[in-house]
Amino acid sequence: MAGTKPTDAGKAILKAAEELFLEKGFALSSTTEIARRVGCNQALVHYYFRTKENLFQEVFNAKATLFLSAFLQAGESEDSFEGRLRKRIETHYDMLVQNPKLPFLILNELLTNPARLEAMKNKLGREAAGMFKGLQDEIDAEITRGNIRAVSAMELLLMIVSLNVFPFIAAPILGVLPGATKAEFDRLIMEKRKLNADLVLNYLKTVP
Amino acid sequence: MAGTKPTDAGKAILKAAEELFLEKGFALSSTTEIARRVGCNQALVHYYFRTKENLFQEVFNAKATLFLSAFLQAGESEDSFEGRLRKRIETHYDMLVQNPKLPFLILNELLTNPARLEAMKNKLGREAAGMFKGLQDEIDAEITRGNIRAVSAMELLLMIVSLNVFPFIAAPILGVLPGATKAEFDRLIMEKRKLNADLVLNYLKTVP
DNA sequence: ATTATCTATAGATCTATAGATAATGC
DNA sequence: ATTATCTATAGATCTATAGATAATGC
Repeated sequence: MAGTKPTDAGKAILKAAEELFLEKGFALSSTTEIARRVGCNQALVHYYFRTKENLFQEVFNAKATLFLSAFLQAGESEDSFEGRLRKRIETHYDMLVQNPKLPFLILNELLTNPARLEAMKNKLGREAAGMFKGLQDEIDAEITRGNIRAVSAMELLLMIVSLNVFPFIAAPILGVLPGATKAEFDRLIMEKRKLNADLVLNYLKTVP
Repeated sequence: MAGTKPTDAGKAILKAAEELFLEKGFALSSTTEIARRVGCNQALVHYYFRTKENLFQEVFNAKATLFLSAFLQAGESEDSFEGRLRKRIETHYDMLVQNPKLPFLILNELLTNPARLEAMKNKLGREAAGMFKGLQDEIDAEITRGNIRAVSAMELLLMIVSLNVFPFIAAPILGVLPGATKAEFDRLIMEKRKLNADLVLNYLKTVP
């Protein structure tokens, strides 16, 4: 084993797999290449995880949970609707800064593998329903008070996730644009944390 | 040939390939499956296009051009900045409604295939630079007049593309959320055309 | 003894081409 | 004659497993 603590080859395999899956997705990552990165032979990957699918699921489930829970968990400490929402948007964004390749992995996998999408639906179903409902109640109360314009939870969530996630998906492509230097892009990503929250709240508070 | 005009098997192959690539991307689509859809044998696919890569490029280049040109070409007829911008956002959105699977194809391919990203960069480079610069000038003029807040072309474009494109990428996943019926999603997509334009313009015109 | 690692290989793709056969255009 | 289509196959993966060998824990 190359530079790994002899205690756990399984851990090293999982780590290499995670990196590779995040870079290229499931289909384009082979157990052969995972083994090469770890510095062991390909059979060992199967010894620890039996199938490539199992290995992927360990990576994917952990990451998917991270991605989805980031949004709704945050903001409990804030006492105003605006405070909670801003906190959630920014926390979600922070998670993306820490895991910039995650959206690609999740989207790519759920879109190319119907079975995985179905599994996710079943796993998340009831859990997500509660959170979703909770958010809608919060929103409705605020609408009734006349503080924000009428929106559905789905509309709001989609708006936030679009603004937060898309720049990270498109990051490698933005380099195509000639005006776009790496430095300008980095600055943009930094500023966008607050800007996205501003944009959403600005929109909500403009009651037509 | 199954149900195809005998005149052009090449056309039928191209069409089947386009459908398949849009569904599953390059890597997961095989020439074997393309042939099966067309109703011919796999060798014929190579007879017409020699390589799978060639076949893909024919599909991809046409689609990528469509995607990128949709935005900046529109709106020339409008005479106010606001009118032009709104027209561009909505035209871009319309193109997405017509080609909902296109963003997935482009993103997936540019992100998993560095060579393709490089090719795109070279091809688009100068062309895009001009358009980009033109937009920045328009924006700057409007900022100087005090009509809109200070933004960069990149920031604005990213905002628009995020809001327009993401819902189409995420469409299959939104079905996961339990509150999200198909009907509600369709309504959302319909309303989002105007809503995205409103959101962006509302933000721009709120000069801090 | 049990667990970890390796070598070797079966079986399933998949792409691309060679070479045979059928269809078409003069 | 040329072009279109087919059958067959070489060569390159890749996943998963069988079986040999080395390392480790009592």
